[in-house]
Amino acid sequence: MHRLPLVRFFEVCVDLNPELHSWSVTPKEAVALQRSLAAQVRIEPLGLRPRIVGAEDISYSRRSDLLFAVVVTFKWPGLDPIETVNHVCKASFPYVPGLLSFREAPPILEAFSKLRQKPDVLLCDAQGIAHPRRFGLACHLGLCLGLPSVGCAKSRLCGSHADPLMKKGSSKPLFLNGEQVGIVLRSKEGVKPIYISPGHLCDLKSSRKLVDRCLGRYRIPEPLRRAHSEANRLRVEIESVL
DNA sequence: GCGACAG
DNA sequence: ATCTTGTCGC
Repeated sequence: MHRLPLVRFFEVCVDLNPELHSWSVTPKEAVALQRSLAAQVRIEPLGLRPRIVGAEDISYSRRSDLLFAVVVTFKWPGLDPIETVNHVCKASFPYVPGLLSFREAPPILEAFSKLRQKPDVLLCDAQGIAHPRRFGLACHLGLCLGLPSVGCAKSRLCGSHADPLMKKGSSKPLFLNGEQVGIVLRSKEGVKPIYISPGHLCDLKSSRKLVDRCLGRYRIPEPLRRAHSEANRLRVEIESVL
């Protein structure tokens, strides 16, 4: 019989955190779940400076019906890559605006579980609280993982805002029902801005600070660019053997 | 009723 | 998101 040190045994147990809820739900049930889970989201300053940051993205294959979820981790600061993990499967929920997490969170969580070293914060290619029910994919992932998360989307889901100046670094608040839920940031001069919003265990200021420090010469923050290209690379590779 | 609508 | 041809610019 294998013996396990008590401390290690405890770590194994806490790693097997049970799912917050079932993923086999109808769109109506998903909406109800979001309303309930949104109350558990904690908006607060990011605590200690991270040692590792992670980023997620998903690529889809039209012809094969498969999706390719990827999570990449990086040292902080410096952003030297550490690990890349993935999970390939079929989508089990349709794309419905406002319900993206029920389509993308399960495969992302599968990929995430393959990481040997977990990140201290996860950058998400989606909205956080800048969502009709304040529960975008970034919130859902952060809550499931019990980890700080930041939403960084390429386009708007909801809310209103003024257009930030064309200069890189310019920004405007994103409002929803009179409340600021995000930041519209010109991450690169002269191009369409990106939409930043807190996911979980993070706030507006911390979210923006993190994204700012992930910006290079491109519109998309470096960790998300990497996750995106890795997901596409994986898709092309697998499509080539089908 | 008519638009808007992360990926 | 994916598909898809050319085109504009560094």
